[in-house]
Amino acid sequence: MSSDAPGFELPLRLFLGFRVLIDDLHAELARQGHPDVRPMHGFVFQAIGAEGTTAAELGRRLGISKQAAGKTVDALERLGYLRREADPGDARRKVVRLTERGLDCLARSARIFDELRARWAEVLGADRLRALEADLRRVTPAEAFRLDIPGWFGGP
Amino acid sequence: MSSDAPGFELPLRLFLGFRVLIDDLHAELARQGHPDVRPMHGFVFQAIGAEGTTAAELGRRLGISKQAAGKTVDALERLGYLRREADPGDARRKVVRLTERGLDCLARSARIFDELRARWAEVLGADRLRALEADLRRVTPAEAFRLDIPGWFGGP
DNA sequence: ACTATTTCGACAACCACGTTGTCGATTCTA
DNA sequence: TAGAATCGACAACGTGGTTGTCGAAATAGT
Repeated sequence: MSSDAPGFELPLRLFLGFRVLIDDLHAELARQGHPDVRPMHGFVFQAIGAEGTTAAELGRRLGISKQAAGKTVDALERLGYLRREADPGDARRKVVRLTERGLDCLARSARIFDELRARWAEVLGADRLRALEADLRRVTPAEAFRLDIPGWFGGP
Repeated sequence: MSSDAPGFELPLRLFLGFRVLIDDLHAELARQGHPDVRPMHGFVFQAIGAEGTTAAELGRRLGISKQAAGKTVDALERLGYLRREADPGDARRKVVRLTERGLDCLARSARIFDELRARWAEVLGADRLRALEADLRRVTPAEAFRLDIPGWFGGP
């Protein structure tokens, strides 16, 4: 059908939707006492989880090198969201854990994402939104989120 | 409803959808003789268009500084996709134009995007895909695509 | 048990991308 | 005509990611 949207609109809208949600999340996060958290940090918190991990494992989960993961941990540690602790059972490992502040940010993010989703549900209708999510699940891989955006987008 | 997806899944799926489409596009583009084009370059070509523009105007269209736009133009010029021409009517301006190769890449991108959309239509059904696009249009702003992804995502 | 391989974390060098600041040259405007 | 705004280029800087190397510590194998 010639009335169909041009193919390039689809990726544009998908990214715009992603960006709007993330921007809204961080605007609200800033209002709630976390003004210095960046979009990528949320994914890092999610990958660390409540139990904590090591830098090397974090790199694997996020699809980046352990060195890059280490740098990110450095930054978040300086901001007070993460803490490195020595592993009693393995002298090589240093377990990265979320601090009180990190856990607070993670919990607030989850709540705000739910609120943003509810707002979309108001606009689109709950059934349409569920259908949208279901459709997206069918065309996207099960892979984890990869954090190599900068290199992926512009990289060599 | 407690059976609803958690709010954080929506942005993840949106980005994953974007990434899958862009990755597939560039895999096919590489097969068709454009292996060195990066995801961001496609948006640059689109912003330049067939008539050409200046670096400053390009920066405005992409939401980045004119200096950043100038750097990108440098890179694409080295790759043979762009050409700088002096403007006869304004000695300050240098018009950036797509070369033969740039136009070829732009045309192939459009065709590949249409094919990828058709593939999604096979999976989801043409009506569901149109509904998905329509829903996305209702929740995304009319703004143009902004190319400041690296800075936006990891930024200062 | 002792050696060989693997893994972890850190350091360094490097590249890509974006930013602000500055500059001379040119064009527009008051 | 004089002053303000624009264009393009250069420099300095910060961030993010990558590869390569290294010593220390754990694990596997003979």
